[in-house]
Parts: sequence; C-alpha cells; structure tokens
Amino acid sequence: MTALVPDLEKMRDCTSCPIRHKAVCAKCEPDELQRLEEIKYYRTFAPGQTIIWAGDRMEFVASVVSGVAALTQTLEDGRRQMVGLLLPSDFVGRPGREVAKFDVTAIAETTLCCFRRKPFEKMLEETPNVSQRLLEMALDELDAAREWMLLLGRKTAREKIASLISIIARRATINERVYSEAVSVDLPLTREAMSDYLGLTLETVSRQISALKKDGVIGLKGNRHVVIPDMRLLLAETGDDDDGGALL
Amino acid sequence: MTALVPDLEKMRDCTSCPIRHKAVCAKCEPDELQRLEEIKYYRTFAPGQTIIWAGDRMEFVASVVSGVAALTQTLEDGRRQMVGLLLPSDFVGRPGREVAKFDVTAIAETTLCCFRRKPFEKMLEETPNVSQRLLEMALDELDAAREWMLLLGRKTAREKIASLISIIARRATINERVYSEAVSVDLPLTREAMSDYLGLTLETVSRQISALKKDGVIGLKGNRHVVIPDMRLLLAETGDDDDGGALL
DNA sequence: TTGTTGTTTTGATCCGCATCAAAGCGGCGC
DNA sequence: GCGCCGCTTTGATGCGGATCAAAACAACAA
Repeated sequence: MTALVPDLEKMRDCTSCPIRHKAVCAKCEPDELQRLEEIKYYRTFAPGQTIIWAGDRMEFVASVVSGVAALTQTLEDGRRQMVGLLLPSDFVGRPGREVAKFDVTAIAETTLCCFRRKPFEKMLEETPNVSQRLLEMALDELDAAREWMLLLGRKTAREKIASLISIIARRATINERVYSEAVSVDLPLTREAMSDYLGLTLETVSRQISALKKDGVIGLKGNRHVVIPDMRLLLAETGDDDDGGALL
Repeated sequence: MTALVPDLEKMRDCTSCPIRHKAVCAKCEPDELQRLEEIKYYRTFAPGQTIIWAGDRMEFVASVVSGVAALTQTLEDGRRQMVGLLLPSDFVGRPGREVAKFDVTAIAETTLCCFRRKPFEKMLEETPNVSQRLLEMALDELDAAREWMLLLGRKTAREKIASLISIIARRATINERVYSEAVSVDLPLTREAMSDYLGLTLETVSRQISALKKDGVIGLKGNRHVVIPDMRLLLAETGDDDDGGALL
C-alpha cells in the first residue's frame, strides 16, 4: 500500500513544476511542463461528493492535490467494495479509456489537478518520460492491489483492522522511521469507509477497533485519532510475515 | 479479468517477432526485435514447481508462452491467496525490481520466454514502444485486480464460483461471442488452486460447484470440464451488474 | 438549553463458510 | 488384477462475522 503514496517529500520539492506533483512531472522537460500547464485546471469536491460515476465519459485525467478519495465498485444489490484509495499525488483515470469503469468519490474535501484527456494522451505518445513515470506508478498500484487482495481473501477482521491502521500509520510517518516509539495518527476514513476498504460491515470494524483498544494495542483519542504505543505490537496483529517491511 | 489475456488471435499472428508474443513485441521495430532476440531464452516448469520464490533475486523478466502459473502470497501461518493468474502472453516480473515480492508457481506445465533483466531494462529506457505497451498491460492487470478485489471482499461462495467459471469461459470463447448457446470449457485449475484464487477452502469450492450443477446452471464432464447450457444463467449467478460486459 | 442529524458503539441472534473427518474415485506402477 | 497416491466429494459440527435493533455520543442550528 505504501506505493500509493510515493515520496511526499520529493513531491513537495518539485516546485519548478506547474503541476506540483511528482506523480506526473518528475522527469518532465521544460517544454513538456509548458504543455501540461496549458491543459490543466483545478476542481474541488466536498466530502461525500461523487467525482466520477462508473459509465461516465472521461473528460479528464487528474492528479490528487489534497484530500482523500476512493475508487469503489458495487454489486447489483448494493454491496460495495473500495478498490482504490486515492491520496495526494495519486493519479486518477486511465489514459486511453473513454468510459469510467469505477465510481470515484471524495471522502474528505478533495482537490484535483485535472488535465483534459485528449491532449494529455496525445502528449503521452510523444513524451516517453511521462509514460515511463506512469508505468512506475501503475506497477506500484498493482503491488498495493495484491497486498490488498491477500487482506480481503485471507485475513480475519482483527488482522484487517490492524493492517489498515499500520498502513495508515506507516505513511503518516514516512521519513521518520522511528519504530518502537509511540506514534499518533489521524484516520482520514469514517468507519463506513473502513468497512468498504476491508470488506467488512461497519459494526465489525467498530467492534474490532474496540477490541484492539481493550488489549492495549492501540489507544483512541476521539473517534478519528489513534495512538500506537508500540508499532511492533500492532504489526504482530496483522498476520503478515515479519519481513514484509524489508521488502518495501 | 479478460484483460489478463489480451488478444490471443493477434498474438498468434505476430509471427515476424522472435518472441512471438503480443505481450512485448507488438509495436517493436526490427532492430528492437533483434536486441530482444539476443537476451532471450526459454525455460519450462513442471506442474507444482515453483518458478520464483518471494525474496529471490530476479534474474529475468518473462512472457508466458504456454501453460498456467500463479502469483501467490502467504501469511505467516500458511494461509495462502492467489494474487495473479498468469496465462499465455502474460508478463512475469517487474522492470526495476531487484527482489521478487510474490511466489510464482506453475500450475500446469508452463513454458516461459525469459529476458535477462538488466539488458531488458536498459532497452526499456531507450524504446518507448515497449514501455508504452507495458503500461497498457499493467493498467489492464490493475483493472483485473480491482474486479478481483470486489469478488474477494463482497461476493458469496456461490457467486465467486460462478464468476470464476464465467471468467474462464469468456476467455476460452474470445472471438466467438455466441451467447445463449451451450459452451464447454476446460478448467485449467485444481479445486485447490480455485480456492486460492477465490479466498475459499477447497471443500467449499467443491460443494458450490456441485450445487450449481444440481441447479442446472452448469454441467460437469469429468472433474475438469464444464458445460454451460446458457451463459446468461451463469452470469445471473455472479452478482455483477448486468452491464458489466458492455464496459469491457 | 433542546432538538436534529450523522456517526459510532454495543447487544442479541443467525447463517455461511471453515474445520475436522472420512469416504469415493480416478490414474498409474507393479 | 492389486495397492498406492493425489484429487475430489460428502458429512457433521463450530465459530466468526453479518444482520437486525437500539442506545450512546458529537456536532450544530434554532
């Protein structure tokens, strides 16, 4: 999952770029940046607002500037599964796709930097830099999706919650890397969004969070703020092999 | 899921290419093909044999020539989840990755066309054609992974089985497109492999296949061969929205 | 303050699937 | 033929998480 948020630090450093995201511009040449500049515009969405409906014609691709959004799919009877979590620097949309395949919804207030799709695709064909960067990002997302599949298919409710919290904690503490010391993290998701992410009901999410709290694995400060006294305790609850961190 | 097998017909047509796979060579120039030719070699694996262990150093990337292989992940206590199903023309390995992140295992006898990793990566940097094709493939796989996540997170055992059979049937009948007429398909997977794919136990897989048979949704000819009297009946069991096919 | 609305927690019950166990059923070598 | 082995089916039982229901809580407007 870490892959969904590449390197926030470097992203911020990319000030010469009109888009301001490592997502797209990391290796861009000045003239390429100029062309991106010409086809970009910003849009902001309120929490709960749908950004794109599955089946919509795609007018743009975009890069998340701030906020949190989710890719979701639903079955005919309304059962819903989140299939992508979009955070700042993540890419939205697929070059070459006319019609959206998934719903995209803002979870918190979210700002996108959009690029008109047609000219963006035209540019892609001419600038290997950008398509190579997109390949890298797609492969990172694929890795994340596969970890997520293991979680959905084989983990218990308790392991799922522990995994989600450790994922969020890990990216909140990128560049810090101080294990074995208390960490406190904001959960950017409601209980319902967590249940959509984890393939559970929101009641089960609530119960398991309470259980982890009772067992001293996590502490709660309000509903949306978690304190982790010892990251190793939490990681021991995820069910993952211990060397998982080493492989990232 | 169809994305995992691009266009087998075209793949076969690609006879001028030394690799013989649309996977890599579709748009290659003659000199690029020559370079690929120089770094390729073939390897064949027996059913059940592990091709790559997670944690291994990657010596090659490869394209599946024939057979079936699986990407799998395991939790510390041995619970196992398939996270990728590799069929002819699919790509194995990730450019830029030193160390494998998933186990790769041959399910049936499988032949790979391997490319030494370092020179392949070097070539990638110089040939936009190839990296653009890889981007396309990665995005297809990402779509497939997301459908798979919906299956793992929200579908019932019966829906999972119906989905898997319809996925296999659909790609077996690519280019035919004769709905509402009996189709018969070979299952290239053991019950155990199906359970790894679906996040179930093999007993549940067996029971649900029997149930679908009893209800007349499918017929069985031996253990590994399925007859589908009416594809629409099967699709009605998958839980998916009806327009799923249209979006592909 | 009080009512309203949305989120979260907690409780009681039920069911789908896992688990444990054993019995069919090929295929293959002897 | 025989026995052996791997795969598959079938059966009995138990548990984890879904479901249904209601209470607790926080944010906010009147």
